[in-house]
Amino acid sequence: METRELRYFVAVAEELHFGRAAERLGIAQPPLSRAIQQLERRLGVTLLERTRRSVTLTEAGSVLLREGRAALDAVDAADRRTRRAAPAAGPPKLVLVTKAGAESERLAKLLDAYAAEPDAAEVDVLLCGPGEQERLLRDGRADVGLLHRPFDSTAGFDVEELGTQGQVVILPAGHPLTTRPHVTTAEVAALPGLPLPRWPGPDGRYPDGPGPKVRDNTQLLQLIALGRACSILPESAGTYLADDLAAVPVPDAPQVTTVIAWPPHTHSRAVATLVRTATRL
Amino acid sequence: METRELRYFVAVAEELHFGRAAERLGIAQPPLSRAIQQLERRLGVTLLERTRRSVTLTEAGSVLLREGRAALDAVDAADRRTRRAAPAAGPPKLVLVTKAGAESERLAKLLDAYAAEPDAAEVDVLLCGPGEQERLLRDGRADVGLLHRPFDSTAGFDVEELGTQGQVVILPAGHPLTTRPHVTTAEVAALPGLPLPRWPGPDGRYPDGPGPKVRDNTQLLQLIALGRACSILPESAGTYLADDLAAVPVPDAPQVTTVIAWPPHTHSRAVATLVRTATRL
DNA sequence: GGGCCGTGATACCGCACGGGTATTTATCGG
DNA sequence: CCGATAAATACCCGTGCGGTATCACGGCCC
Repeated sequence: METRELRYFVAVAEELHFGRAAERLGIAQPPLSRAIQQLERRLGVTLLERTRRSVTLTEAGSVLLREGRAALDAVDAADRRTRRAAPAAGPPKLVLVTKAGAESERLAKLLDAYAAEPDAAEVDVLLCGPGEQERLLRDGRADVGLLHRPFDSTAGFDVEELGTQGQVVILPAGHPLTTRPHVTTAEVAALPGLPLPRWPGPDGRYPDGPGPKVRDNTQLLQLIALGRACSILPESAGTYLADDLAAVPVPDAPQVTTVIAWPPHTHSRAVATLVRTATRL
Repeated sequence: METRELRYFVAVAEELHFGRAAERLGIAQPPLSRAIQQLERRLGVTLLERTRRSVTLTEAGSVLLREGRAALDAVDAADRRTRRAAPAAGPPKLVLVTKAGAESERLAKLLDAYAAEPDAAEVDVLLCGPGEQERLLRDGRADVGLLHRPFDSTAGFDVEELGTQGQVVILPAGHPLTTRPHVTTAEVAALPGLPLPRWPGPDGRYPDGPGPKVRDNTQLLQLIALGRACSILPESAGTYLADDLAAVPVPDAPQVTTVIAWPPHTHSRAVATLVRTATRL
């Protein structure tokens, strides 16, 4: 199976539409149809059920979509890591990825402590939305990440735990609940006029529901300040709040574990040092 | 990057010889030379240092060898898992891999218990040499495996611990040490005429050293019975020994942890049930 | 030191296959 | 029943992969 075929199939499986998939791939529709047919013939498996009006994935198709994405990520990782290992790419750098707006104090301390190490490499920090970090680690755009269980999946990575924390609800300043010492998740879910916001899924689409759509932490905090939403976040997100926001502990929300994660089989002195530094903080 | 290019590069990197690599790939040498040149040009990276007499890997080449193998395994896994998910492949089967000669009682109990589950799938058991299991799990030939830490690497897999055990030294029956209640690793290493055997590495080659070469457990036990070697193995390997062998505990050898491991992101009811069954034994 | 072997690179050729355009076919909606 | 939509089919062209023949160069042996 060639990566070209995999890319084609993944595009069709995601769009469920040959025309749009072809456009996305920058080729015409007929060659795409042929390529998929050929892939199905070579595998001996029907991947797509086409009625004249719609395209759906078969069971085997779903498997190939999931496995194919993983395989393409691995190929991309091989490409990127090889380029970066070239002498012309300069001294080795380290790309650390974390969720925008989270872990700022821990991150600052970590970067300082790491920079003090004798053989420290330069560290690029990549901030991204929720759910994107795993992808970046898998396809080689990042070397190491700070993740938060149970929100982020650490499946397939090597991991060290760095600490746990409770969660708080972020509310507009002056909201009645802000006088309380703590609240429950049930109370938060039932707050009139302050729905929990919706985050985009891995496919970039938003789930259905009442809450406003948000893409990053800034948007979220702004919406809360405006009294249009509230949100349950790890304590560390509630330490430095603007005056128009307030945090109240939610003891019955699940504990959040911060972990440092990196792809397995990483043979990088820099990653090892960074992880060691992080666990010693 | 196409998988064809990756396969070609991995072959050359492993053989460090264009002619042999071409033969292994079933193509002529000139197209292979060209393909590698083209790959280097497209990546903008020198992967191989060729003097007229020898081929060696550059730093970037080693990275691509490691990452490329992983990527090819992922592609192979996608292929195999897709074929097996096809309706024509019959009802879903489960392939369980473990080291030949190890864990026989635990394995028997597990298979019995699993077969009693209401939605049990048929289980194929694959026995293989040390160090091969990880490969089989990564490239999709197996769904789940029984591994032994610290011997087997569990990097990149999801894992549940099943138990720990000490280790014993297997000796020819009648050997003086067999009268002792326990021995030390140092004593075992120094046994005159009974060297520890050599196992093949991942590349199929044997490390240098005095011990005899062995490929599997049967060979090993036969060599020990013949008085040509001895070996330190987990207790469970010493429970059912032939009359011509004896086991003595080695308390200072590291504890062995048996784990059940499976590829991350597995969405298989059968694997989940098997893992649950295993943890409950 | 000269010839030879081993080995990777180059030159050149043919064909398979990937991609494009034009057209057909089938199905759903009105 | 017709038109719109979307996938499949027909056909053509060019790229690029693979093969054979050959070259260039380094080491080795006598």
